[in-house]
Formats: sequence, C-alpha cells, structure tokens
Amino acid sequence: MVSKTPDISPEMEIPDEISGLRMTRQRQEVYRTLMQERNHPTANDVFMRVKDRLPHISLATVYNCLEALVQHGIIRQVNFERESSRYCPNLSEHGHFHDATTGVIHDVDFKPGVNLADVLNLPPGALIEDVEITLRGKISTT
Amino acid sequence: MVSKTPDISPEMEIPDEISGLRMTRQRQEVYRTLMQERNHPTANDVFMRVKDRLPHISLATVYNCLEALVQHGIIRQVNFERESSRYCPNLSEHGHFHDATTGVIHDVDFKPGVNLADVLNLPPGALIEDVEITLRGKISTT
DNA sequence: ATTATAATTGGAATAGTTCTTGATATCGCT
DNA sequence: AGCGATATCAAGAACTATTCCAATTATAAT
Repeated sequence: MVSKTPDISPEMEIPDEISGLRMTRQRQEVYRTLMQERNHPTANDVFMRVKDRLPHISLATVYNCLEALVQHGIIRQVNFERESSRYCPNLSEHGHFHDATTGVIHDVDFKPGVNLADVLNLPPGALIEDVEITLRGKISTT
Repeated sequence: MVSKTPDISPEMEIPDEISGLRMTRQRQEVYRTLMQERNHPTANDVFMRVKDRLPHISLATVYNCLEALVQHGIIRQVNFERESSRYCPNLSEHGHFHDATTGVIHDVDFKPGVNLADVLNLPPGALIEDVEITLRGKISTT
C-alpha cells in the first residue's frame, strides 16, 4: 500500500461525533471496519465483517452508514467500472491502481507539487470539486 | 468539447469491418450514432436514437454492440459514479470533466508531454493498461 | 417524563445490465 | 448455389447492487 494511515485496533475508541456526524454504534463499527480492512471493501464486505460485532445490523444500515460517512467527508467512495462501490478511509487526494492479476487495489498518491490543472487541459473556468483517478493493469514481479 | 474528431454524416459509409470486428448493420448504426452524438450517450440514449433507423433493434443488441465495440477498442466506455455507463468514440487518452450544473461531460486531454508515471507514485512494477480520469465540478461563467 | 427527531431494520422495489433461448443471418467450403 | 458451422440478434427473464418504504427503536431536547 503506497499510502498509510494509523492502524486502529479492534477496540479503538471512536468518538461520539466526527465532523458533525453523530457516531452511532453502527456507524462506529462500520467506520472501524474500514480503518482495519484497508483493502477497499464493498458494502457487503463491510456488512459481513460488522455482523461479528453487531449481529442484528442490516445491509441497509451499512449502506446508510457508509453514505453518511461519505457525505460528511469521513471516508471516500471508490468506483471501478461498474463493480460494487468500495470504500476507503484514506482522505488524502489519491487515485487507485487495480491490479488485474491479484485483484488488489493500491492507493496511488500524487507526486509532491503536482497540480491537476498543470497536467490537464481543463475546460475554461472549470472548478474541480472531485477527482477520481483509476488505473488498471498488472504488476510485473520480474 | 476540448477534443475533436472528424464529423460523420448520417449517411456516412462505415466499413464492413473495423479492427477485426464484423460491422453488422446494428453495429454500424450504433457506431454511427456515437460518432454523431458526441455527448457521451448512455446505452439507452443510443437505443432510442438507433430505433429511428432500425425500428426492430432491441436494447440487448445495443448493449451487445457497445460491448463488442469496446472490446475491439473502437469506442470507450466511461463510468461516472454509479450512473449508467456512457460511451464515446474518442480514442485518444483523455479524461472527463462532468459539469455538475449542466450535466454536460467535457473531454479533457492531457497537456502535451505529460506522462502519468511522472505525476503519480505508482506501485513498483505497475504496468498501466487502462486509465480513467473523472473530474466533477462546476464551470464558472464569470 | 414527554415529545420530537433521527437512525435502524427487513423487506419490497428499482435500475441498469447480463443471461438465456430460439430465430436469423453470415461465412467458408464444395 | 447449397450446406453445415458459427456468429449475431431479439425478447424477455433473471440478476445484482442499491435505494426506498413503513414500522420500530433509539437518542436528543424541552
């Protein structure tokens, strides 16, 4: 993984509120799962994982929690082609490299000092609000 | 639109075969539609448009045609978030800027000489096979 | 405590896309 | 041209990820 964020233990305290979002038990567990599983899990992955700790949670709730977390800028939603959305708690602006052989998704940071507007011919007046950079390919081990 | 490609008239000849793909009547019309409608139409948009010329065509066939064209590198499939896939015949490596106010999608070219590997911290050994760059934002008219 | 608001659940509904099956068309060969 | 093999098409059913809905439960505010 190119980009790192501090590890969170299974028992880590998660505050009652993050950026104005009330952290209910369900949201805490969803968020904790994302912090532990750094492999860009899908909503269903999260669901299965969280069920260990909250056996009564529903998939709809996981979707609700994920959406709330995304809405409040606490996590990011990542889409690959038409596959299920994936979620990651890495908030730094970054892209993703999808290794076609292993299926692993690697976070990809910008090199320091790089500005998208320097690299792309944007339409005049364009104000970027969100960037999604997705690469697919192989990793040569040789 | 930042990037341009030659216009194609409604009656334009389309060869019997493009890059090894047999161009059936249906594929021709689907392809022709994409060449005329440069607004990144969805499969359904294409379907409705093609029906004028081939009233018996089915949506499934449009999907089949689009997939065949994508598979053979004749067109590109573009995804925004979880919306319907869109298709474009602009083969040059480029990204897309989605204007949140108007809904218009602008092609965005790289500035000349830009290499992705110069800009991103790729995982070691990464061989990029496909790039998808999607920007969302507004265009200030002031 | 009581009321109001927000969150959760489970299941039903939706949308986009893919799959299936049988019919049609096209290709390669004689 | 005829014939079998292969590819394509059409129509609708099926599938999957996600969202919606209505009822219940939890939390916050007074």
